[in-house]
Amino acid sequence: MKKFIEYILQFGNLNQQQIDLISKKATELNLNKDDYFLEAGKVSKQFGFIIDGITRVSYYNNKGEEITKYFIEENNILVDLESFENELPSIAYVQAITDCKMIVFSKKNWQELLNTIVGFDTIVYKIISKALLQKIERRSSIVSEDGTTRYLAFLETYPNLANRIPLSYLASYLGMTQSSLSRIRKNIR
Amino acid sequence: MKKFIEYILQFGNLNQQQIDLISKKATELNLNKDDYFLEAGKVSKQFGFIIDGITRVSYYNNKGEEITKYFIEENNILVDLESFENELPSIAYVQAITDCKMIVFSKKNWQELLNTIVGFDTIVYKIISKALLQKIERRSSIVSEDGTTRYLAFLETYPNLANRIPLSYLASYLGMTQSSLSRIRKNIR
DNA sequence: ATTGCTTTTTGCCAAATGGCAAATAATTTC
DNA sequence: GAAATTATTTGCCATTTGGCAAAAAGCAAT
Repeated sequence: MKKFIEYILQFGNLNQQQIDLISKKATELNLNKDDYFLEAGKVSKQFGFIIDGITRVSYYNNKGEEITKYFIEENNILVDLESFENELPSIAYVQAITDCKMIVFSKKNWQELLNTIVGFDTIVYKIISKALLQKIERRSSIVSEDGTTRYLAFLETYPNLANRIPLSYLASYLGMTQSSLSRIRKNIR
Repeated sequence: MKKFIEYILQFGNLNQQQIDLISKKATELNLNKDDYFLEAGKVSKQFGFIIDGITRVSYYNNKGEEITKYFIEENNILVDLESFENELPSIAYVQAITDCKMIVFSKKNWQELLNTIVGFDTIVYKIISKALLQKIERRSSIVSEDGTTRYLAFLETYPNLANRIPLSYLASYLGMTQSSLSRIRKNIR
């Protein structure tokens, strides 16, 4: 919980009473490796924050291949905004790819916090827009490079992720096949 | 201006007085083809909305190639959030690729609207998060496909854009060379 | 240690894309 | 409308990546 409070306080100030309220509304959630936080077709019911672990967001393209769109690791919020805010079915899967320790808020509790704490909406806005901008940034530079460059860029963006995730997830994230990524790795050594 | 008001009203309600205030704070801006709305290194001073025309956001990768990250067309907001909100130098160029008719707000006027109109912040939050989510969506599905599929997907996403933009911009957006895109086009015919 | 299961690497060849330069087409300027 | 400029297409060949299947390596359970 402390980690989440520290995270929030980067984006604005809160007094102790407000912090206590947030803590009270939060729930701890532990996911085992391969558990789903959210599945396509279901409505996202929780606003999450990853204390520890790595998740991925994936979908199936029209060839039926499972594509990893994002990796989201500890110290980041985890929520399907469209689904959570508008109560629409999610398009994507969100899955733990390591054991994960999380903090989650039900929609009801989250709303209560937004209604009760003055200025919380602004903090949340900043958190969300930063998270979205980060997603955009991580993706946008990747398309125009060749496989090797994309892989090297990935290593820089996520310095300690490459060893913790299966090759197949990483390959689809980088837009290449598993064998190509394997060869690229080999050439780099 | 009417177009912008209509756009805003999709995201929340405003009374006539509030609408008038917004109109009063807005400025019309016309860009000629190839004019820059924002240049890398400079701070974004304006919150924009495109009434008519197409712009692109670009940067130079480390090989010195100019890469188009996004196309942003009429009926969308146009702002470098990081730069506008935090007064940091922009990383990217924003350029009109057709003549553009825009509505813009200075940072000062924009702040005044946020401070004066109750609920405007919520509307703006919705507008911005929708725009960011759209950017993410447009990009994320593109990486894992081959050139032809990427081009066809582009045609669907931007049905009437392909003929209005130079091949070189589109090629770099799609992550391929100009000649490859030219060949792909030929094969599709 | 052995077995069974999953993940990663590798070989082989085909297909897609890149790099470069020349040819063609389209657009602008005078 | 001719010339100059810019954008697009094409040819040729090298390089990268994909598809498929088999081999090797890693891991877990017994």
